[in-house]
Amino acid sequence: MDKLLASNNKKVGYLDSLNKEQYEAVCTTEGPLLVLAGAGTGKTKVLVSRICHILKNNYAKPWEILSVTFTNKASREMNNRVAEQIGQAVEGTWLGTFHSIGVKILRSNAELIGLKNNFSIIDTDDQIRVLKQLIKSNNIDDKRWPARSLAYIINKWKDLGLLPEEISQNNVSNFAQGKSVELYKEYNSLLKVQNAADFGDLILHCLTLFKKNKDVLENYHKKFKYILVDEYQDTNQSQNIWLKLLAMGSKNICCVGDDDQSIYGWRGAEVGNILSFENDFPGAKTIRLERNYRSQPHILKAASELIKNNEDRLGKTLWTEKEDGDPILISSHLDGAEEARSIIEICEKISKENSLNEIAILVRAGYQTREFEDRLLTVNMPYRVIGGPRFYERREIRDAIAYLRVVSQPSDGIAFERIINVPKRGLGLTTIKSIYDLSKKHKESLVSSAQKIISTDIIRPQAKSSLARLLEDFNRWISLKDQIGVRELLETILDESGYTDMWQKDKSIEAPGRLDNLMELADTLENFENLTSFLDHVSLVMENEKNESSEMINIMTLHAAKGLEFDHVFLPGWEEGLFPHQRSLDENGTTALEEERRLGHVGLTRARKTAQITFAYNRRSFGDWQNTIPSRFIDELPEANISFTDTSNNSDNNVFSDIDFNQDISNDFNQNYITFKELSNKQKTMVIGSKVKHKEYGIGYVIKVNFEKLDIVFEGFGKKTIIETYLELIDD
DNA sequence: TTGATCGATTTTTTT
DNA sequence: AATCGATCAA
Repeated sequence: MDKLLASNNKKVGYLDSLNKEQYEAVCTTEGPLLVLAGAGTGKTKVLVSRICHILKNNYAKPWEILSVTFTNKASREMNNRVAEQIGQAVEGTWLGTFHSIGVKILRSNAELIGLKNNFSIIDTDDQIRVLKQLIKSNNIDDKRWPARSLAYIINKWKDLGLLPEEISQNNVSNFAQGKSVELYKEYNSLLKVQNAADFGDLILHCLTLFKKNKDVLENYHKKFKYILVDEYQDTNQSQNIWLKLLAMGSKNICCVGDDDQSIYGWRGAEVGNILSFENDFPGAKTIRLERNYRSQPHILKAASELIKNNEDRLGKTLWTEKEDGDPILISSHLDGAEEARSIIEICEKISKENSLNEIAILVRAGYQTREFEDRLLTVNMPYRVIGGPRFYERREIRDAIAYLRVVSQPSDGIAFERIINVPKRGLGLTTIKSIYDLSKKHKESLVSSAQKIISTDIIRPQAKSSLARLLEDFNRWISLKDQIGVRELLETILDESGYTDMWQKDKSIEAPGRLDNLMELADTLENFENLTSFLDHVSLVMENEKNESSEMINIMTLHAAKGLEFDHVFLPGWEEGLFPHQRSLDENGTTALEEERRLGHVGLTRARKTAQITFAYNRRSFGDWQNTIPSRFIDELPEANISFTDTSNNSDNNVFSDIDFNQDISNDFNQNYITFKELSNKQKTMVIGSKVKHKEYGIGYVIKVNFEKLDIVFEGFGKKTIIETYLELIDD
């Protein structure tokens, strides 16, 4: 009885807890709708409630709703929250990222765009490897015209939804004397031969499919009665066309986004999409969500004032009814280590009365996390780095996956090439080149060419027999594929190929860890029914779920923080050059500056209760010290909402109200500081190989020196990282 | 073909 | 500072 009441309450509850604008956004189910939702205004709540509303009223079945998000994280959360609100898991909804939905569509229509339905998905790394080959085989100087640049150009075209033949004269870049379009064409046909698609293709192929096969598109029109799009400001042109084509049927498309949180311009996202929604979808209605339920007024005010400096925006006025709270604390520091030390000290204080999970350190660039990790390790506080080095990007994991890819899809030459000589089989560059040339000549896959080359005299007899053996192995594994489980398949391959052996014989420090990772990969495999679903997961999700339940401080980039919120947020590194980032300014000028500012806005609006901004006067980059000045964004924050503390020169708690941050406060001092650092670095007495003594661990030897932190191997205790002052040097 | 060594290059953000 | 790649000797 109680249960029934509870579920009844829930049924009504999903509409009751909405404010007026949210309610309107949920109930306007028919026709195109743009919801401009500022940070913390209940964007996800609206999307989730909207799905519930459609389902509860039986406007559509779960499989007639298409919900697209930008990240896997977002789609997972949406899925969970819908289930929570409905009271049970909802089966059959088309809920996922643009890319995963694209794959789903392509797998069932692969032949129509010239692929087989088990096509491989290649990532940026593979892509660059393919392009490198291409550049070389076209006799282009790859020093002058690096594969990375070509990848960038091609990806840009794909993001724009342009096929090689659709590129207009003024769009042609001068890459390799205008050969870029030709290379683009060649690259595409190479992928086709290998039965592979890159990220851009996952959307672009859909466009081709829809345009050339009206019946297919019509089927999707009949199917999808409602389309919902999250983070609409992040869509690129290709995705926007994709949406337009799909929405032509029902016209019931609801896009939720915030132009002030558009931070993926560098990846092709077009704020323009959100600005021109009403043109793209005639008869569209726009609803603004401006009431913020997250941050306290000082934070909200500061974030709003900051973003007002942008010209290219629709404009919203966020407001809140929350109590005042604390102003944003801004403090200066001598260098990055000092900054980290100081922030972690505050974290320790906060953690006495708060959950560590409610603390986040948001950095501009990935490499900044290091100083915080170092500090957290020394004070022994648990932390997690969100979006850090990825499990599936580790070398051993990629190798293992490459084996699986070839077994799953033998045309996948990109994967085959990766492991043809791993472990070492005496198949070096010459052999690979010969196979590659042959495959190019006959327009066939590398594996087919490899098979053929065995019966020729192109390569050395040794290489021939070695290659023959590898191909036999693959044939055997392929025939095993449908007979045994995926886990066993992987174990067999790793065993018989000698891959596991290779790492077991390897004496480097990382080797045992790599073996552990391979075991973990095998465990993961058990969760998948077949190889294809696992490989899709690897390429599209790229992360391995971990036990994230325990108490830890969160460290991540500002980009990774979008969509999240925390009670206490730290924003380190607000310095010119780092934030706004120099490279971004160099490449895209004012447009980029505005995007950097939006990043700042995203960062600040993650905070519920407190936000602290810090900067350092000295930062190390590319190995040497850089003298820095505070970020211009600090200057743009309203004085009434901030409080400045200068902790850079021992005069604690100096509070200034009107500092001109653009003036370099202590140039001479910093210059001296740098000299001092360099000297103390050179005068270091403990070097690699030094014998040292620690009062707890006894005698050990230095294996790594990182300023005052030394890695020591102790007898009986193994490797430890110790600060220099706790060690005593012993000369022998 | 392999392993070692030297030099170049990097560090923005991610599906 | 640390990784990656090109080059060269064995």
